[in-house]
Amino acid sequence: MLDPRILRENIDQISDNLKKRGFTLDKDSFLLVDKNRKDIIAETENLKNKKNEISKEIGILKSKNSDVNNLVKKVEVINDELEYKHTELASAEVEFKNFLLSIPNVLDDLVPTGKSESNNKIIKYSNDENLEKSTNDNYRDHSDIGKSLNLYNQEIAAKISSSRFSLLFGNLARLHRALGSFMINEHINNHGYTEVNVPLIVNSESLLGTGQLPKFKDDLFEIKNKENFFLIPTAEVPLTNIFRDVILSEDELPIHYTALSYCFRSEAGSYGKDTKGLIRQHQFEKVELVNAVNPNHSEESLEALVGHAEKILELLNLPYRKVLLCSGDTGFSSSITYDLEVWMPSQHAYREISSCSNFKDFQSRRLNVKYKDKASKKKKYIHTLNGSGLAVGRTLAAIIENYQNNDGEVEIPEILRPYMNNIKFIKNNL
RNA sequence: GGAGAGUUGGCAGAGUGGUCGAAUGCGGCGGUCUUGAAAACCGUUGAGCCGAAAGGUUCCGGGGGUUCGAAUCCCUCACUCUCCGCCA
Repeated sequence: MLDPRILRENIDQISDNLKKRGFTLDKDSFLLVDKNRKDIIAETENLKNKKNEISKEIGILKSKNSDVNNLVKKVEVINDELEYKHTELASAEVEFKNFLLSIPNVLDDLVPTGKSESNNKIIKYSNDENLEKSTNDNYRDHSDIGKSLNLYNQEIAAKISSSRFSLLFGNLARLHRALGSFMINEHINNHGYTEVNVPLIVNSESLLGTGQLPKFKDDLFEIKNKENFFLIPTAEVPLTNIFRDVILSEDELPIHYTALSYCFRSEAGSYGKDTKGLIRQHQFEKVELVNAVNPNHSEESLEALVGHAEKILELLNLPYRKVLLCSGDTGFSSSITYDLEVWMPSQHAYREISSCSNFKDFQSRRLNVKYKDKASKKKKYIHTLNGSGLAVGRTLAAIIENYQNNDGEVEIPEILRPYMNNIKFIKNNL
């Protein structure tokens, strides 16, 4: 949510900025809604003021046993007016709030202008810049490998639940679990994060705070027999909402939380996309990193955060590239986003495996999270950032593909072997 | 699921229809004293919204109601605690 005051005063500038996303801000409507709300507030408050004064007088007169009938009648008239104003105000407030909630975040100056993925700016390649030019087409798809190892099955998962679910068996299941543990251990041991175990079901207030609601309800799983229950699409939601309605002291910042959790996404609108394998599932595991920081430090925090995610890819020795998303590709709540994309040899393409964003004060305003600034002694909104560190299922897929050998076996990255009884290869049925 | 008790400012805790946004204590901040600190003493100390400001308005778990007037009475929901039942 943008600051209505800032929006009011810089409406042209902000409107131009949002245009880069392809978002058209209806300036006149906003100014109208804004003014309407203010006018009604002023009128209502005047009436209340009158009412309060007369009521007070009634109290004083009554204690002196004087006649108060006249005054009581006056208040009754005011009350009638107020009742009308009250409903008028309520709808004006809703209109105002909904308008604000529907506006995406203002983009950082660094964000390149562009419509789609193809305009994203590649910042760096991890090692080999020429992977895309290579002509080795002998790499098999991770689901094929998994199937032929008899350790991956999509059909049975579809029988049990539906499409977009998977079953992992044996050492593949174990490798998946190892990955989650390895990642979160790295963050808590070496990157200064506190591990948090979070609820997987959240209420709509939390989703509103992080920006999934009201606009993206279709992407969520809602629980039917219980009002106001949703499965989390990412641990960002519970992790960030820890701070909702909290005033932190400046000394507490920055706070670094991480969680390994399941994520649930309806994937509405992606029919036919990535139907094979582990890339796009209704249920997947992800290690999430959330930072709550002093606004003065949010830029370097984003760099650090991306570094934390990158470190995982480096330790796993997976080829990747770092990409700065262009204006059209940057998410609703984000001001600036870097994606990490891992090399998937069977697809001959880089695929998103982590997305790291700086939301600045967009979320904290929705969530009402402030810190007490020592210098000014004022309460200010904090900045929030988050990133995946990393998506576990996709990482598993990347490992299977990048570590496959000619015998159809999968080598286990060295750093994961301690989690796997120090075996070196995943073999058929094992 | 049943029965009971509760939810007041950063915390503790008073307040049961009228100058109550709310006593008091602790904590925080500022000061006096001190070489410095502690103690003591004095002062100060919630937030949102509207407003250039003066000021106004709202908030005592959420929502609704009674009343000229509600922290205080009524209804309802949520949460917490105790006891019973069920349960990984």
